[in-house]
Amino acid sequence: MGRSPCCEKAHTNKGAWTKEEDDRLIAYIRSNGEGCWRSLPKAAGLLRCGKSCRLRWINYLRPDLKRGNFTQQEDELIIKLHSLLGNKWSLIAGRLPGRTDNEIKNYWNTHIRRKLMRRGIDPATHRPLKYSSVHQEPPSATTPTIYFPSSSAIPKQEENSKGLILERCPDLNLELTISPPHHHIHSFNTTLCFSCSLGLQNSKDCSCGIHSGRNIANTTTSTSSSGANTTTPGYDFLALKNQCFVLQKLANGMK
DNA sequence: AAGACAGTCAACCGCCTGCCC
DNA sequence: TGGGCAGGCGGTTGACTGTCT
Repeated sequence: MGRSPCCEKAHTNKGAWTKEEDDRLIAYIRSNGEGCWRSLPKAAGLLRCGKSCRLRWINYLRPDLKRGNFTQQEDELIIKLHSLLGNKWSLIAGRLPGRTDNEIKNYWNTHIRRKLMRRGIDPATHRPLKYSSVHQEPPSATTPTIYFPSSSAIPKQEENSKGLILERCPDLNLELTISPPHHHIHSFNTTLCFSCSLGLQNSKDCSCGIHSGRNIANTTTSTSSSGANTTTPGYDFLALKNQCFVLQKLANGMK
């Protein structure tokens, strides 16, 4: 037995939204706020499914949306985040203020995939195409692609692993303290640490020191909002293990 | 000029998860 | 504890537009 539909399909509009529908939705949310999408259409006088209203609001009508072309910096950030998180579009969107998961997903599929292919990089694995084709176990596009040649051989392959990651993201410090997204992306620099790349310029976990003026090389241990300890080091093996653990948690839908 | 094809993106669909009763 | 519900997510579709032949 299937679940009940989210709305009465027979009496709902589908397809492109009209200006009038947009206006009604905006007016309703302005005066009543978001929430209870199921009952919203009726209350707002819309012949739409609640899900459809939510999507329209989130992806198109929200006032804080940026719209317009993606910048080169956003491009690169999306690529890096995708290499770490896989197709976790909502997580990626959370790091790009004013962008929606749908927008980023579309942009990835239409622009970035092609761009990476032109560079000779497999967009699913973020590795050179020649390596991807001989990889023992092709990683799923929905899983993070920080992986090792053989999962049981991590300690033996330590140098190899570091090499892989550095090869793919030479400017990327994999420290992944989980924090709320920052709301302003300032200028990017190709030598920024991961924190700064995510807009967390003043984070205590910043390891590049560009914004805080402090120096890098110290190894620190911090506790993320999730309670996971993250060690921020040079690329030693324990640090890599910790980072992969955090990545795994992220990829498993930790929100 | 027009038909074919490719690219783009808004919107839909179905599944999953967390919350509440 | 289990079932139902609402919200959220990723994958896919299809309409529209631009470019090529």
